[in-house]
Formats: sequence, C-alpha cells, structure tokens
Amino acid sequence: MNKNVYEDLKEQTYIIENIKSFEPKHIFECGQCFRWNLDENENYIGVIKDGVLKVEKKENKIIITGVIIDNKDIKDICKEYFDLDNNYEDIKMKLSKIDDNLKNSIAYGYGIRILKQDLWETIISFIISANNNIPRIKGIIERLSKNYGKEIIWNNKSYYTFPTKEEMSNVSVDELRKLGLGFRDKRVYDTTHILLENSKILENLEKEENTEKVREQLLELPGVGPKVADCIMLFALKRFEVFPIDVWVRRVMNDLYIKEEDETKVNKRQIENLAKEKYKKLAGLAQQYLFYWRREA
DNA sequence: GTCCAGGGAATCA
DNA sequence: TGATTCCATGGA
Repeated sequence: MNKNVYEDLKEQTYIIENIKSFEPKHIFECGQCFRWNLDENENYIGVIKDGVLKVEKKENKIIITGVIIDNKDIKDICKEYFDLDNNYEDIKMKLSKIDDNLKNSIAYGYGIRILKQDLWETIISFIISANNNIPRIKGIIERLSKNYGKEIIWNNKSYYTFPTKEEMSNVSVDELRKLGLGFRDKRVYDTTHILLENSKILENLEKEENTEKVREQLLELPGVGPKVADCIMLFALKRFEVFPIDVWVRRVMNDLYIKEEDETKVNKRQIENLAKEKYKKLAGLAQQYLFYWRREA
C-alpha cells in the first residue's frame, strides 16, 4: 500500500528561546489544522508536509524535535510553518486597541499563531470540512493519509504524510466514499484531477499577489465556496485580511455586535462589512482569536 | 429518533 | 442577488 517508508530519518531539534506568543494548545486547537494531537506526555505531535514534529513547551522555551524528509533543516521548516518571523506581540497590541471584546478574546488565546500549511493539503482538508465536525474531519484525513500517504517511522511509531495529488491520482470516488467522506467524495475527486491536469494552478495561487484574484481562482475548484476559500487563504497563503465566516463566527459576531434575536438570519454580507471595517488588514487574526474564544470558553 | 457539524451546489423567485 | 433544500456520516 505504501511504496515509500522512511524509517531511518535523522532526528533534529530546534529550540526557540524567549518567545512570548507561542502556546501549543492555542495554535493547534484554534481550528486551523487537523493533524496535531496530544501524545502520552501531553506534547503535541503533528505530521506536516516535510515530516513529523513534536512540540514541547518548557517555561519560556519551545523545543521542537522531529524527523524531516529529504534532508531539509528543521529550523527552516519551522520558521516558515510557525510564522516565526512575524511579530505577534505587535499584532495583538494593535487588535486589542480595537475594542474590549477583541481584547478579551486575545487575552484568552494569547498564544495563537497562524500556521503556513501546505496549499494542496489545505485545499483538500477544507473541502472535507464542509458541513462536518472537527473530530470527524480529522478521522477522514488520517484515513486518507494512512491509505495513500508515505509512512514515516519515528520512535517505533508510524506516521503518514498527507497524500500528494499524484498519490491520489488513481483513487476512485468509490474508494473515497468508503473512507467516509460522504457527499464530499466527488468534490475531492474532481478538484484533485483539475489540479493534476493543470499543474500551474497551485504555483499561480502561491505567486499571485492580489487576494481577490486568489479567491476567484480558488472558487473555481469544486467544493470550494466562500468560507473554504477564505480558510485556504488564511491557513496556507498567509492572507491575514480574509475573514472566514462559519456558524461559530456568525454566532460570536452576532453575540458581540449585531445582537439579532435569530442569529441564523444574520446576513453574511453584514458580518463581512463589519469585520473589514473594524479589523481591516488583520481580520483573519481577529477571526481566529474570536473563534477560539467562542468555542473553548 | 433528532439534531448538528469550520458549507457548497442546485434550484427557484 | 437572495432564500431554500439536499447532500453522507457519526456523535451527542
């Protein structure tokens, strides 16, 4: 089933000293990623495109250990993945000044960072997320990876990378249905084959500067609507100005600002405009703090 | 049995 | 454009 097995990858370590805005629980449980889980020692372990990472927090140090494919350097991988060159203290200060609601949600999720995840993986993952719940989304993605991804053995445990589009090129709609994707099977299949046949699409999305043009291109993919497109842009393309609106965000925005009796009747446009006006270029960050706070608190 | 989940697409006005 | 309905599946 898995042609490639990595079992002798060299373990690497990267230590981040004196970082303030980095709280593993906040980062991995604010809904942006689906492949990070607690191990038996209460540390988070995740499979990313380039390998397997374990994140430990000890006092004000973050210790990241892991195995990386293709002999890449863990420091380079982490700098990009964890957005380490961005100043979250500065971002939080700016957002906290906007109003007390946001200030409170930031105080709650003070350690959130927006990850830069693999574009292909994020597209497929958020197509799967449609009308679905997080535990089930995670289960589906694990099964996809176990069946079609590459195996990495580290400390006598097996991990599986998210399958590349090439690794999914021969997977049928029926096989996807058997993995529990439900009605999303055909959307995943169709988008996979569009991206296989037009290999420039992913490159162009990474290169394109204009956010509206990125959105337009994403919206052409089956299973990608406004909310999924915004999540892809925020979690894989660092477009911090987009504001994904789901049921939780609608709920929190209505509770805090709009105060309509029936929240399901709140217009998406109204929320969009409100977010753009209040949060401006940092709307996506604001969204994550509010989302995490509303779901957890 | 019923409701809900990080929505999208098809249909109809 | 805007509102409604259907879509698989599993847990609460």
